[in-house]
Amino acid sequence: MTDRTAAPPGSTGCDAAAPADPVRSGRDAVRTRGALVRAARRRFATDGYRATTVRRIASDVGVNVALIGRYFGSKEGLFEACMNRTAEELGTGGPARSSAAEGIDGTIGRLIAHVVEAPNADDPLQLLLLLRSSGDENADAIRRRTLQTFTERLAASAGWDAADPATAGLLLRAQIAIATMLGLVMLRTSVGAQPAASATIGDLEEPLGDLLRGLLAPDS
Amino acid sequence: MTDRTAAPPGSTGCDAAAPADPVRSGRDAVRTRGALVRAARRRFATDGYRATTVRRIASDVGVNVALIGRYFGSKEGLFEACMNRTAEELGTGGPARSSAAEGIDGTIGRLIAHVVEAPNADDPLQLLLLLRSSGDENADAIRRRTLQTFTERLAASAGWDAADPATAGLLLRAQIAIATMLGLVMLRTSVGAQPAASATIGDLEEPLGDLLRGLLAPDS
DNA sequence: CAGGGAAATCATCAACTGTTGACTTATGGT
DNA sequence: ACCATAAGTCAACAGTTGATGATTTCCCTG
Repeated sequence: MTDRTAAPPGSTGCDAAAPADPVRSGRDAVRTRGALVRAARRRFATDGYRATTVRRIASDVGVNVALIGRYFGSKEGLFEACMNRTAEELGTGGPARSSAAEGIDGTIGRLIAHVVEAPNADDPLQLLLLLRSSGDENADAIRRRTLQTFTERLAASAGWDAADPATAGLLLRAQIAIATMLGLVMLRTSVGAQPAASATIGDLEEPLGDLLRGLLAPDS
Repeated sequence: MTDRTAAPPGSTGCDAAAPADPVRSGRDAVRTRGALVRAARRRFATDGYRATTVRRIASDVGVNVALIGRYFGSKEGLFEACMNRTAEELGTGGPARSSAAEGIDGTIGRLIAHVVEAPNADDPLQLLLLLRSSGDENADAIRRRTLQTFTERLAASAGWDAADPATAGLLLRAQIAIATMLGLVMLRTSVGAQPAASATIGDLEEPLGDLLRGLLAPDS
């Protein structure tokens, strides 16, 4: 990461608001940034980090390549913005949101829903984003960090407490759960393996629910 | 696949025979080819196709880059050789071995062992190779077929019978089990996510065993 | 102990990638 | 109407990648 990133307002972390600001028509930096992140995330997820060129992303959006450098500093910065957005939409973004509050059953249900929507929706492709190794050292570090946050969040919703050694095993169990989700999404979307690829929520609900409950709520 | 491949004796499918030919010491083309395929497969599996450079592969083996062009025609040719070898080893290694004969518990134990060995051994990495989409149509077909065979074999060892509709659900369950394995191997090797990456067999045996038994042997 | 031929290397090319600084154009306040 | 500023484009550079022809090194046969 170079230090000359000329990202104008608030680099990669902005996103959130887009407040009462009357969006400027036509030339709208906020909208362009959003479009870039969306296109990039799709490309990164389907083609992988290294195979995706910034020129292609810019072309998808219909703007010049240089804008990526201007807004995100670098390809890596764009990738980080993608990860942030993914983490946020996946529910790990908000610190208090979900987690222990809604109970383990709600969390499990939400996980299954993500997997089921995998082949169609845009959302679950983001999960693939977490798995594909990029060959880029820094990008991998970003990925690892996001995945780590996701794991701890899930473990916490199952009762994990960093200060309590008795619950330490839950961290690994949460990771196994995530591995299952990621592997299944991959099998459904990337490989297209039957019967998983065409399984409905009705087919997946029982085995996946049992699996996740056994993993995260062994007492129930 | 260019037609100018100057591969000397028997292009990608050679291996098999290596007849009465006394392998020449030191400068051994067969051994070099094998080493290249092995190193390439490892790189392709962990880093992905695009992120892997032929220079890096050659460097891993300790030979010059040009040899890849000489032996495999191109990077794509080398990848195809990797897929062929993987399909071959996975195909010949599996049929008699395990299956219904040794019982579901033995199969589960072997699966777990595979995951544990993942970061070091060569074997489980081949499975990762099956997940990477390369854009190559032929490779995708091989990938899908191998994965399909794998699923049916696992399901069969759990009591699945293609003719018995009552056991149809086992196919999906076997696929979920494979998804877990693949995801976990990926998390351990490619992502290096903690604590999974450094988990020992002692750490993984219990949660993974419970998970797989619940998935494949619901009655036990 | 030559000499042929394969094995492996070297140097290089052309294409492509990420990045950057200079330039152009629209926008909105005054 | 005007102009400072932001949004966006253009062209070019430096590094990397896959590929290739010429060259050297080594083994084996005669």
